Amino acid sequence: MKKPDAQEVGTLIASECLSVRVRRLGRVITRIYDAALAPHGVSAAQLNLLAAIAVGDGARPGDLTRLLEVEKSTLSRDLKRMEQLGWIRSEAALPRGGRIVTLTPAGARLLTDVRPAWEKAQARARAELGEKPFAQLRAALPSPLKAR
Amino acid sequence: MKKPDAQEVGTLIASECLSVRVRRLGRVITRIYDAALAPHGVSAAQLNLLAAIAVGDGARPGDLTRLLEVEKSTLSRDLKRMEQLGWIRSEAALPRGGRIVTLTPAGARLLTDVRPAWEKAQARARAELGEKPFAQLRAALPSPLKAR
DNA sequence: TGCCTGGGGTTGTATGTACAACTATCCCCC
DNA sequence: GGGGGATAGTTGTACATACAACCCCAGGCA
Repeated sequence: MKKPDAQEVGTLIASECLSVRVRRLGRVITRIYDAALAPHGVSAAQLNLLAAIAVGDGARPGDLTRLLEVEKSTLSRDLKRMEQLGWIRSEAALPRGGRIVTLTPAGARLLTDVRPAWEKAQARARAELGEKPFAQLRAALPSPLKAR
Repeated sequence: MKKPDAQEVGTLIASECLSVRVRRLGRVITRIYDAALAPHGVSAAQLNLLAAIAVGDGARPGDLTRLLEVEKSTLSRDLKRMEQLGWIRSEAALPRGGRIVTLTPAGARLLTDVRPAWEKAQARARAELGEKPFAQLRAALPSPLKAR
C-alpha cells in the first residue's frame, strides 16, 4: 500500500496544477484545428508559423523564436519541412549568416485558401469551450503580436 | 510580391487564433515546470500522469485517456516508459484484457518528494503570467477532476 | 595579430503527441 | 454456436518540441 500521502499530493496536483490544465487544453484545441485543416495538408503548428511569417511579409528566425516562444532548434526543423513543402523560402542576407524567411507564392495561396477552414476551427473551439470560457481565455492570453 | 491578401490573413490568424495563443502558452508553461522538475528526473507530462494515477490509487487506462484527453496510443507509450522507470505497475485484471495501473512505492515516493519543486513551478508560473491572467485562466479551465 | 565572446544556425538524442492499422477479447443475438 | 460489433491495447510512422553540443563568423581587445 502506498502512503496515503502520495494520494493527497496526486489529488492536489491533479486539481490545482496549471500545467495539467494548460497542456490538456492544448491537446484538445490542437486536435480541433488539425482536424479542420487536414484537408489542406497543413497542421495547426504549421499554420501558426506561416501566419507569423506572413505578418511582416518576411521575418528573421530570431524574431520568430521570440514571437512564438519556440526553441531555435525546433524552429529550424519546422522551417526546413515547410521549405521542402514549397511554402517558404529562406534567403541568406544578413551579417552573421543571418537569414530572412518569406512566403513563396504557393505559401501565400495556401494561407488564403485555408482561411474558411481556420474560421470553422475557431468556431468549433468556441463551441466546445463555451462562449464564456472562450472569452475569458482570450482576455487572459495576450496576442503574440501585442506581446512584443 | 505575395498578394496583400496573404498578409491580411496572416495578421488575422496571428492576432485572433486561439490555437496560436494556447499552444504558445503551453510551451512557456511546460518549460517552467520541466525546469523546476528536472532535478527529480521527471517531466511535466509524466508528473501529470503520475498524479492522475495517484488520485484513485489505481486507474484503468481508458479512464486516464478521458481524464487527460490524451490518445490511447500516446498513453500506452507513456505508461511503458514510466513502468520501465519503476514508477508504476500495470496488472492485468479485468475482462477484455483490461488492466489496472498503480503506483509502485518508488512512484509514490517520487510524487511526495517532488511536491516542493511543483509548488515552486506553480509560483513561478503565476509570477510569469501575472496574478490576474493566472486567476482568469484558472476560472476558464475546468479542473480535469471536475470535468467528469 | 590572435584570441575570446556572443549571435545565429544545425544536428544528436529523447520525449510527447496523434492517426491509422492491426490484434485480441468479450458479449449479444440470431 | 458462429458471426458481428464494441472495447482495450500495441505498433508503424510522422511531426512538434526541447536541451545539449556543436559550427561559423563578426567584432572587440590585449
